[in-house]
Amino acid sequence: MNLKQLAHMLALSQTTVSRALNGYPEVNEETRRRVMDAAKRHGYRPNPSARRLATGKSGMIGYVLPTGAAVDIDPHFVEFLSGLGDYARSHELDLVLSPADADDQETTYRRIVANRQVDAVYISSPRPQDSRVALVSTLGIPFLVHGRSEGFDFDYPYLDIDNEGAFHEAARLLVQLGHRRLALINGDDRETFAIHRERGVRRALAASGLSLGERHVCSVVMTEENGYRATRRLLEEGDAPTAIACSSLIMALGVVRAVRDLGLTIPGDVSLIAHDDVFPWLKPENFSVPLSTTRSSIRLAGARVAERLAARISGLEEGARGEVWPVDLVVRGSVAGAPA
Amino acid sequence: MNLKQLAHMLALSQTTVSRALNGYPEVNEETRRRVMDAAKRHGYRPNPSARRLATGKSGMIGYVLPTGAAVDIDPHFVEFLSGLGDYARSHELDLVLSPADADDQETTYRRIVANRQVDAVYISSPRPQDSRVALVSTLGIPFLVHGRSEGFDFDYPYLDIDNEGAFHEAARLLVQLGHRRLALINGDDRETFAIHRERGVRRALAASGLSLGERHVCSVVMTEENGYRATRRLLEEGDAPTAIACSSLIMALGVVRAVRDLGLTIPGDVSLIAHDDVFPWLKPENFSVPLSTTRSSIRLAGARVAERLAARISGLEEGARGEVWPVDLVVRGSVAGAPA
DNA sequence: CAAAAAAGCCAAAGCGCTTTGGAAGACTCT
DNA sequence: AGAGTCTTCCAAAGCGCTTTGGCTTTTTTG
Repeated sequence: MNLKQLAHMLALSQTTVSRALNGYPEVNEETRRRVMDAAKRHGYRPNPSARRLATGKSGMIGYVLPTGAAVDIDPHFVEFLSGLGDYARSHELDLVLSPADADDQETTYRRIVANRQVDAVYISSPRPQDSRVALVSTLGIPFLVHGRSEGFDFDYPYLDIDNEGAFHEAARLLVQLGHRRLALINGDDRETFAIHRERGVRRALAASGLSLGERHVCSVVMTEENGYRATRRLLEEGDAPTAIACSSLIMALGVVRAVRDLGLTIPGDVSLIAHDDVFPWLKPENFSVPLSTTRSSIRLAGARVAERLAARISGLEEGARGEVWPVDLVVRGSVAGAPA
Repeated sequence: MNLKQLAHMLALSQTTVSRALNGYPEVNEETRRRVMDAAKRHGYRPNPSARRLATGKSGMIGYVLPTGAAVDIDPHFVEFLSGLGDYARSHELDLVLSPADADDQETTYRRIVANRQVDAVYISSPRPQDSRVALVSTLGIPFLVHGRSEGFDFDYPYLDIDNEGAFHEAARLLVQLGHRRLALINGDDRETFAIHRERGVRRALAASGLSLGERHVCSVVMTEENGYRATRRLLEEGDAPTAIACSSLIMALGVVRAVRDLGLTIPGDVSLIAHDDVFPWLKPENFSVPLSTTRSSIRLAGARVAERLAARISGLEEGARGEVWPVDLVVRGSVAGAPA
């Protein structure tokens, strides 16, 4: 059932039927109702390929997926996706993942924009002066950054959580508890979120005349194994920290294992606070010692990103609005006063 | 730069240029070279929307993503996606995720097929007599099932791992080590993989005149917390198992925690074997006691699924070929002889 | 060497929609 | 009543590609 047939069976022109369906004003309400009705009754759905060719709009949002044998997709991605999908579903938006060589995403961005394959894109895990952000904003496609970039002479729309604030609060709490030597086990420090977290910790320490020792900050890919290794190194060297802030629950697993392997305890010997993106399959309250966390649902962020992208596509949102979500500090058993 | 312009500048018809580019035989090789050359030089890329409208082919593969506030996407998904994306990239295939109400995926399948939005789809986490498999095979779109369904009177193409064989081997090893009371902490037993795994365990036990106690098999969503709870229940009741087979590494985290909480040890009191889908961020060899596993890279499966889908789209693969991958049994420190 | 076959190219008709530029009729205003 | 203004609809021109059917020109064949 295509437009032509529908129009014919209504004894109307394609023009009128099309307009009636798309809510244009220049059609009699009575006629519109007839058309809508017939469309529904016959299950007419405009062919998206045709509509797309005619309008250039695809009804999809895009994401360039860095791939490669040595490239791992962040497990946070599925949670983000859950939220994004949940919103997208209610608006009949599809998501296109365009795999790209991790070292050359530009080609892919250019392709999907030139081909008008998607109406908007989002960018995740941005770095300072992220070339994707610069590229996409010149390409002129609606977009949204999940996270933040820095160091541009232009603004751009983003959704981020207050990483600096979160880690500032976490560190401040630890300092209040008497800890003097903190360590930060962070994610890849080329990414903005990691930089912000480090900044937050440093700021809290500085406020009490303390500082983050050079060897007390690790920047690693956020795996259990790396959390373990970092912790071993931190605790086995002289000047070991009495408290650790950690950028992910998965790494925290490794931290806990390392502490235990060394015959130490949490929070007796080491206090621990980790960032929790809220996974259904791994919860901080279920750690052997319930884990204190800075908590922010990445799933909600996914839903919000979808919502804002939809708004930008339809022109409801414009400009370079940045949105920063506060992060909860949830205190559980893994923090205590510094050991004597 | 569109076809018309390119044709005009070559003083050829659109027909000829199109044919030259698409490898049709009825064009002079000399001419074809000229065309190819000019196309490359001017960076001509046929507009996919137009091509799509004309041919009905989209160059994308589809996946219907079940969503909803209460629906969690399996974290395995990202690893699968890594593999899929890696292959898809090399063939300029994009992946379309169409979010659907988890309770009504049929509408979405029908939509994406009717709209010819994608050239092929894959289905994951199938159940016996999975309605999606039945649906998609009547819809007549190329597809592949990742996993297996059962109980149909027709065949269908799939890629699966030998879950039954894997858990059979695992259980057999435990029995050989003298264990008489095994338990299985399984995933959702409405899914085929879980059924196969249970079948594997039962078969191994039966071969030695043993059986799986009714209370010794748990079927739960595969989270750390559920692994913990199941293990507590198993070990605190009378007739506690001395060995546990577990369907995921994430649940195994909970198993380990529960065992420890109960003041027991692995493998002294309980032997443990878990299935490992090979995550970069959580490795069985890094468990406090290195974990024995049945191992199969879900990432490789993703790549293979993409490869076969591409083959089916281009007509290189046909029919209902099923492919079952063997699973490695990797023995590490978490198994030992049954306690006296 | 004429007839048949093959090679190489083209004009034009889709694919199914949106949108432009009218046009006919109904309505308002002076 | 005539001019002007809405209202409501339509024919037709795209969007950029593929593909059908045909038309020349060249090559092959008996």
